[in-house]
Amino acid sequence: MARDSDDRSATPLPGRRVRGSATGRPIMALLDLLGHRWTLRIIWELAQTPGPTFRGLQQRCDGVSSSVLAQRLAELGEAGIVHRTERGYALTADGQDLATDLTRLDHWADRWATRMRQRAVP
Amino acid sequence: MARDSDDRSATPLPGRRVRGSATGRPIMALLDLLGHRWTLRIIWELAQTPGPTFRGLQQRCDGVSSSVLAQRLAELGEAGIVHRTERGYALTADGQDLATDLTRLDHWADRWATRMRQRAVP
DNA sequence: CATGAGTGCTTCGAAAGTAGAAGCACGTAG
DNA sequence: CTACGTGCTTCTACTTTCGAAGCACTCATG
Repeated sequence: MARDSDDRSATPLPGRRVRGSATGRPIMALLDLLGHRWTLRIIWELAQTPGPTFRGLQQRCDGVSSSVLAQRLAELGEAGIVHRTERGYALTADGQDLATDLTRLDHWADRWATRMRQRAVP
Repeated sequence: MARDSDDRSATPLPGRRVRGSATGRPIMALLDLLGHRWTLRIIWELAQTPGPTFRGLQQRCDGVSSSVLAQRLAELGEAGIVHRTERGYALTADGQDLATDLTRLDHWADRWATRMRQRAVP
């Protein structure tokens, strides 16, 4: 669908528009890219289990619709975060670095769950 | 809109459904929450500049629509990540920890931009 | 060759989410 | 009272996502 020359309906990338960002800083492109639904989850699952098939990855992501999954994989591929290997889909070296940063969110989420449990249903 | 008893249209929280997650692990709730549009950006901006007004934050986020901003702030408030102070909106202690993890994404994004520049327009 | 099973991925109508302008209720200042 | 700024809400139009179905392909088996 979207081609390289189309800035309005393409993958958020460092150079590009980023949903109206004035600055155009790389982090804005990244936050926009990661803000698409299922994107974070896909990276997460690929970090946990590399090399799944399309349908296998789809199952891991709680049955995300194939249309969205294909779209996300295209975005992440264009961004150099994911690529297809002979075995299946996998994170690139860059993607693995990114996933490492996301791992920290896992620790935070665990503490988060503990604190939410304390506040809720007393 | 959504009330505490409604599990289907509410903020992704550690205990809750998480868009169909089977496991219900905290990280899944977090990845779902952060996958809502503008959520990552809002946390980022609050980390950079604490205490903005509603409209000030709206401007910082490239004019995100007020309806979505209010919705996100409610979600983040419910999740204990953001709260209102006398000065304005700010991250909670938990939210600041989360933002610290996000800071690492900034570094990654910078390297990302460099590598994308090398690959593109050869 | 045919059949079946697996693959990646596309298409399409419906549902959900988001955009963006307008406006309300409140407070404070002039 | 008027004028401004505040935090939102409401409404409609547009975009994204869902979810089922199906296509084109490969490979193994009969």
